[in-house]
Amino acid sequence: MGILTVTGPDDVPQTTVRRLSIYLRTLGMEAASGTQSISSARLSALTGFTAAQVRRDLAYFGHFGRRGVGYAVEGLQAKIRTILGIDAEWALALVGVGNLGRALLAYRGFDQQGFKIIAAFDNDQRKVGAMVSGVRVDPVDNLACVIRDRDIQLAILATPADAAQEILDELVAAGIRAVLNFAPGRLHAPEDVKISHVDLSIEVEYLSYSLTQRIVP
Amino acid sequence: MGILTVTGPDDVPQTTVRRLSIYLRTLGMEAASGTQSISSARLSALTGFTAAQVRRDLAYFGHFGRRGVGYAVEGLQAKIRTILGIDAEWALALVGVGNLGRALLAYRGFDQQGFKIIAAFDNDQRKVGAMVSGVRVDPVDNLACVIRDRDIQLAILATPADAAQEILDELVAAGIRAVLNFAPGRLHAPEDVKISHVDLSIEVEYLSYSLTQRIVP
DNA sequence: GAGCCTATGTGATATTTTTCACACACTCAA
DNA sequence: TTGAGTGTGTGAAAAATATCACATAGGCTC
Repeated sequence: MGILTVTGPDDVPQTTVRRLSIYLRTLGMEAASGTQSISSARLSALTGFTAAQVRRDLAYFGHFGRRGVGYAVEGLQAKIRTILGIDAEWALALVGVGNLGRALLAYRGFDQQGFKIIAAFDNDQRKVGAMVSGVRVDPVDNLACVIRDRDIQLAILATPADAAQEILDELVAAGIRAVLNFAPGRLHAPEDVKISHVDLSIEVEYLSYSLTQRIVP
Repeated sequence: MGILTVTGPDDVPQTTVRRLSIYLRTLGMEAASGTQSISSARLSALTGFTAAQVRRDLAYFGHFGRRGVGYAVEGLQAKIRTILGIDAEWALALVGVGNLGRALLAYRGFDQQGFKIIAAFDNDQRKVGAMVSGVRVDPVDNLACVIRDRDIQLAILATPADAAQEILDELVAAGIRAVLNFAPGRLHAPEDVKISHVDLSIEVEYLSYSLTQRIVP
């Protein structure tokens, strides 16, 4: 297995990739309690996905299990990390040090998975220069310079909606290749720049819908 | 069209419901710029979904458009609000007033869509009693009491992972019917309690995957 | 009101994703 | 070494979702 086995098939469902993250988290808990080997049935019980789903998801990327035995917990963890590209650390830039930005800077989950926010930007003069969770807040004017200089490829966009597109353009121009966006509304970027949206209103509205639909005439 | 038209068919794709939220946001922007009528083609251009998808999504719930014309912007907004159950306000409870909890309390997006956080809980004595974004922080011990008293049905769970299940059990016991959960890990709840998960690590890991897969041997 | 244009609503079809079900590989015990 | 038990990997089937393509209805002009 050389380094090139990293590249999986190109017909992997998006949902599969998201489930890999969950398997990884679950494996972490199992490893902590000393488990050496785990079956798809047990992963199923722990995650709520079907055992067939678990096996299919993993089989997209290789033969990680042993028939009659299961998956080696540590080995599988390492494999999934490699697949997800988190076997090495990622440097992140954060734009927008408002309430959400501050929460993200303080959020432990990123560090645990190897994502380090090493630069933060805001255009509020009162915030610039401050240290927030160990990161210095730089003016947005320095964005391109710092991102290029520190070779950052991943950014978190936590600005108000009306500034998002403009900042995104600057990020893209500075060489950012993927963005986690918290601003509502559609953003336009070149094909090869990956954007993930987190829209809290959509999530709550979905819950509201679920509750509302229980109304039976 | 009576009030009972609220209940849609039960075979609506989950993804459709999420897209409705996006249409609603888009319609809001169009309404703000004075547009009276909008076609599926324009909604397609604005949202990035195909025109056929837009029409299909809306057609699940009724005949909202006029052939040869399009959809009345305001009328469609009202319809979608009704479908999503956000034509009236929802009261929300927030548990966990850490960095994330504070960010959520300050988040404007909820209020804009009619979600009001009217109660907040934390078990840190230093936080209890404080006002955060206009909401008083109550001790977790009062959770059941306050939720029942104020008839709250929707809760946001923003506690550390290790407390999440315990708090969830209390929320369910107190009558909560839907939960927006930010704690990582699987949660167990009765069938009729709806849970939406927001896991930021999953989102970033998906981006990492997207970037990693570009490596071509 | 006839003809033309536009854009919805929806059967039919295609694609994507999940589930089923079982052959096969591996372990263990005797 | 053989046989029983276990659990993966995967073709095939099913279910869910998205797209196509067009009949149909409404509006506009002359």
